[in-house]
Amino acid sequence: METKTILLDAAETLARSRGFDGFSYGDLADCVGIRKASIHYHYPTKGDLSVALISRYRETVLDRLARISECESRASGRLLAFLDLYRAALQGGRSLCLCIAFSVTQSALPDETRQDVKRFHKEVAQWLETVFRLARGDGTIRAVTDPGAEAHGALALVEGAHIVARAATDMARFEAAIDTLRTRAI
Amino acid sequence: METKTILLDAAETLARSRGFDGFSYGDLADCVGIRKASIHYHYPTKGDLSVALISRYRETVLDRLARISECESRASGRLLAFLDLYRAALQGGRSLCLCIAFSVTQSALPDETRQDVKRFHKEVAQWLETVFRLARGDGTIRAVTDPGAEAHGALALVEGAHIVARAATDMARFEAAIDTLRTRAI
DNA sequence: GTCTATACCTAGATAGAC
DNA sequence: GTCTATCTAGGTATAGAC
Repeated sequence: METKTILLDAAETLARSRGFDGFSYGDLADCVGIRKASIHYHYPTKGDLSVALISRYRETVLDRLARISECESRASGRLLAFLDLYRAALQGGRSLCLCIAFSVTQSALPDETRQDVKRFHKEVAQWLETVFRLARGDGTIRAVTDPGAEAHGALALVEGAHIVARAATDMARFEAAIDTLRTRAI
Repeated sequence: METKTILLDAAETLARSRGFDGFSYGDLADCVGIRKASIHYHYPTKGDLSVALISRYRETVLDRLARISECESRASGRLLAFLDLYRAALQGGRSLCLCIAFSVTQSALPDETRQDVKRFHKEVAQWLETVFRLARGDGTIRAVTDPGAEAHGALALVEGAHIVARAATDMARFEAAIDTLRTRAI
């Protein structure tokens, strides 16, 4: 595997478990077994690293959402798969959505990174809106009135569920938080 | 006003806008107009500062929730006041709930701080549960079935709404995220 | 209780050999 | 592409004068 990819993998794990300010090139170097100077060859500044991180993360997640749409024809199936995705991302409370790490740090990040976090939220919300719109047609999610509002609510819900479950290091908190949404799926 | 209080105020603002790793004693010193060495007199380590921050934050918020319960007899009024509290805390997207900052950082924090974040979430969820339980009696919030699940969901929702609104620096995102919950209040 | 001075460390980043 | 060596800046924290 390419060093750039290995670096991104390790950096993503570190950023999602400790925050973007919570690890250094030194930590990253220890993780992948090279010297920190070598990392600068691939990602000259930590800002560059943040751009690469969010860019890949965004593509990966949007890809998975697209695949969910292909595999699941019903709105309920799509919603449950979406919840599975965020559940898996939590890794038992050890890891957060990368966007949360970047939303907190924010100030020192390149504008491109901040823009990509925004785009990510916007695109995920749009995907969710299509799910809730579909639900109004196929009736597999209970009590949907405004698909746009539902979408923004569902996105905030899973991000917040990450926060709460992470603070408690307890997946049960995640389950409790999403319960009212999950049980609306038929 | 006491220096300790001035320091806590400034530290809270910094932590909630940049994350707990996003500011130093030097930044804090600049904010309050004393030297960073003087801060160590009041809070010897940054860990001590984190303990003082979360302790005061927890008390303040729980106090406000208690006052809401006194002033608002109806479940809907309490829920809307709760949403007002989190809306105000966002400060137009500039500031997050302190717990989010601590949930991300986590690893380097004293155990007492981590425990207090947990306690905070637990107590807020308990307060919300009483609200939803009341709602089943007075009928001022639509479609409440499981008060416990509603409580955990509402807490995660407002925390996540903070994240999304902060990333976009746009209060409209907060409103969009809480819309389906807010409109259930009668 | 606040200051200056400083110790000690780690951060991000660069230069140049290999 | 990775290394050693080094720079500069900044971090947390302490000692001791005022």
